Amino acid sequence: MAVDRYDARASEPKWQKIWDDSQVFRSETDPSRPKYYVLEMFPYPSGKIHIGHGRNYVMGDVVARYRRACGFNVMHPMGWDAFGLPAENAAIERGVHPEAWTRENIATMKSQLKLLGLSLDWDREVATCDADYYKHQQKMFIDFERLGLAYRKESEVNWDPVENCVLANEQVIDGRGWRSGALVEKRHLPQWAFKITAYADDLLETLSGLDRWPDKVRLMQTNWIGRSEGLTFSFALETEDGTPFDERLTVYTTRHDTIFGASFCAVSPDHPLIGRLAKDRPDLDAFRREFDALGTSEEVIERTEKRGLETGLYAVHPFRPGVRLPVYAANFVLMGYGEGAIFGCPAHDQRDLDFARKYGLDVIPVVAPEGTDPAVFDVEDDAFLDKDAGSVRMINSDFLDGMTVAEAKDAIASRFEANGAGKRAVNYRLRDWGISRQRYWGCPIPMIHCDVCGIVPVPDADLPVRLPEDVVFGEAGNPLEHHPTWKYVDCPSCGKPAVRETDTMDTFVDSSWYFARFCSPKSDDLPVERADVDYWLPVDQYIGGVEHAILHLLYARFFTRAMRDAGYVGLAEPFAGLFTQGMITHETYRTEEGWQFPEDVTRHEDGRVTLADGTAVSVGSAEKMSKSKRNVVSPESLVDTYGVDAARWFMLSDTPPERDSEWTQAGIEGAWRLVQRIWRTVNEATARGAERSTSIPTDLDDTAHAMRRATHVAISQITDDIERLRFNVAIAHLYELVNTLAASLANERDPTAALGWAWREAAETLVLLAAPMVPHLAEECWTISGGDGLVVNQSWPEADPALLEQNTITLPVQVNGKKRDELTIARSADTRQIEAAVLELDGVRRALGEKTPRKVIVVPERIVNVVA
RNA sequence: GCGGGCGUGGUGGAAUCGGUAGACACAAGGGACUUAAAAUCCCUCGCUCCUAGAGCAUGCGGGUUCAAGUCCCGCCGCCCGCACCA
Repeated sequence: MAVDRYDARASEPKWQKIWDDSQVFRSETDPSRPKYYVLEMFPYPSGKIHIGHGRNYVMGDVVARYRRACGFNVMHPMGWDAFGLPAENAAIERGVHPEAWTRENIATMKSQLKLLGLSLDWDREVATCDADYYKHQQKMFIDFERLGLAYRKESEVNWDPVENCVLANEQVIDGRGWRSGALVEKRHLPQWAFKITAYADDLLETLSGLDRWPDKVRLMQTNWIGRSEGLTFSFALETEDGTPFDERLTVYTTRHDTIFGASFCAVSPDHPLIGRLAKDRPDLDAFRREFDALGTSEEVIERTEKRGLETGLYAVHPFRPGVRLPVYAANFVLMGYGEGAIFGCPAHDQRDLDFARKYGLDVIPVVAPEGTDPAVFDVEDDAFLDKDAGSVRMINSDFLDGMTVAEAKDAIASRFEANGAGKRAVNYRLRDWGISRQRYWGCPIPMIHCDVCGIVPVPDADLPVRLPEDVVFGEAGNPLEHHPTWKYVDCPSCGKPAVRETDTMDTFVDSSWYFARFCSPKSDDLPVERADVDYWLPVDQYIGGVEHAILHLLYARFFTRAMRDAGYVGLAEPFAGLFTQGMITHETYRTEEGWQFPEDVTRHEDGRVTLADGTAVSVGSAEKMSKSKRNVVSPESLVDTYGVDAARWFMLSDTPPERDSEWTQAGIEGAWRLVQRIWRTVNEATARGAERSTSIPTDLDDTAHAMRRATHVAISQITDDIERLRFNVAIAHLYELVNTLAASLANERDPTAALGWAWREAAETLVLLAAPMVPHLAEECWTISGGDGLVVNQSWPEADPALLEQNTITLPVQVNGKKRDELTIARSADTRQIEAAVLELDGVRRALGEKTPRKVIVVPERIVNVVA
């Protein structure tokens, strides 16, 4: 019956249909069985997918199929992060409705994903733009508001004065609005925010328990939360002529030990004190406005020169009688951190030093390496930092002299706490999460503004607040704001005319709980059913790009806590295991006409040319696959030529999964050859091996034993590789098993019964071990070899420990640390026997020559080293 | 600037604990089969010396150890994250 080629094009759709028809990937809540929840970050439906999008789904699929085989009740769902700005841009540019555009993209991408043969439970599919989804989100928003976790906050926004609307940071280019080109201003507007800072400590502390997360991601989150311990205290202020001022200046510092080195204070231009002084000071007012005109883009702030302007006020030094510090308004002080005001100690902070040099202020060193003479120690161009020296002591600091930094901090903090002018304080870099967006294509915020009652939540019975369909795009501002009727409602509380909130939620809100919704995708009354989330959550293995290491993952962790406090779930951490995969890259091709698709380019002599007319193509380095550079490969083109199994194999081969991997023609061809090789090898082993019904031969000859051993070593290694998500190594070990089986088939023309049985075992095991990576091929091979049922319903093979052990072992033998020979000896041999045997070896004798061995080191079952 | 990671053949990369460096694959070269091609199979493949064998090799320089890609110290280079955070 043997045909000489595996026909992926015929085989793949056939098996996909069989899986679909038998609903093997459906999952049900079933507390009697152990569960395993595998999730890849759900996609934004931007149009078409290319193979660069496929890598994380394939990795997740390997895990899902493997866990299924291990007996877990596996949930592996898929959905769509469907709200977002690109849909609105499409509406403006092409006149399509955002919803129509989004739905069409979902349909396209769903059919493309199906080509990949993923073991997904499509019954659980959700799209965040479904009213059935976002109505629950609105309900939870109202719950959070009630709990104080959602609130109105004056926030800095980028304001486009021509379009009269708020811009996201990405929409500000070189300080100008992306569409209007107008200079962007900083404005303060009331915006909705989530109180993520309420959980700052918990979010930080729990990180250390997330031991199946990459260290890198945990560190990034730690830095993002940015906890610091310091002191908040206030200075008395006075004017130039020494008249006391009627306000004190409160600052936050982590370096209160350096208080004796203070030579100035600086406050943010947004500080209320500046607002007050600016009334009589046109120059201060101008400085303040100039600062606001910068916008909120960090890039702009970064490039701006550090400048200060004297306020005319002086801070009275708390410990140095008669000393007063000039107070500046400074553009590098942020209103949003600490108190929006600092004291500067130039000797021990580079930024303060630069500022002091610029404005001619004192530089007083107060910390010096232990044993330094204070009279000699000085600071020139570089501030002196603790870490520059091993052990340091306070100098020039009165009652602090001779103390360590920690002792000095403690002494100062205690003094301030004693006299009530200050107290120890913890600060976070983390800010509350502003979620208001002035856009149409997002989840409406379910609030109503009433002149009489204030802000009133939409009653449950009126949820969802649906987006209106008849909107006009392209005008300045938010289409919801312009809609003729949508925002006008009666106040649910007093019945008088009122207006709806027209802001929609940040799309990060949508993706902060979809993993929970997958547990109860059809639930109508509640966002999630408690029995379902209690069973399925947390996600056991979450897979996605490292670009989401901070925001998405932190928001999801916050949202899960908020859901817990609102009574919807019983846990705080949504993702027990996290894996961040690398991207797929591809060379870029370019002619004078512009970027070229790889499929339009071919090799020609020593370069590349276009297929169409042979124009020379310049080849660029491998970069992330992207539509704009056209260095993409479509799943459709692969399915037609190589089959999706070859593509899956290639995506998992060679490169460690967390690293970027380059897509090449040679690579996909190599994967295709491997698919064919497995198919041929299994065919031959089936034809020449034992019958399926024969039982294990009791008497194994050496060759058969070696074959069985190779099979069971492979089981052990590959199981371990997949457990640890080292797919590239799993694939190398699969190659080894294929190579061993193929070589045995080629070398043994006349197999014993035992070897025939070992071949058969090897072939069937190979199929089961390869199945998570190449599932269609595995089904086809399983059928050929007469297996019952489907591979997807088979159990994962188990290694026989007896076969992993060996009676004789071969030890490398070194002389003075260099390998000179090998010793094959009984595993049971003791150290004394090994020592004796080693000294008889030719290689050892040659290497020793005249020298006498002084010592023989035997590391059991590893290595022997003769020291001479 | 701060924090983290990485550096191994022509290439992607292996090497749980310090214990045979280069598994596995790609590329390249040679051969078999074939009228020919494709496919397949076999051989070679870190560098140096003519081979047996030996010497040198995991960015560079030191150190610890019987033994270092792995641990320690100092450089060099690349990548990532954060960035006026007081």
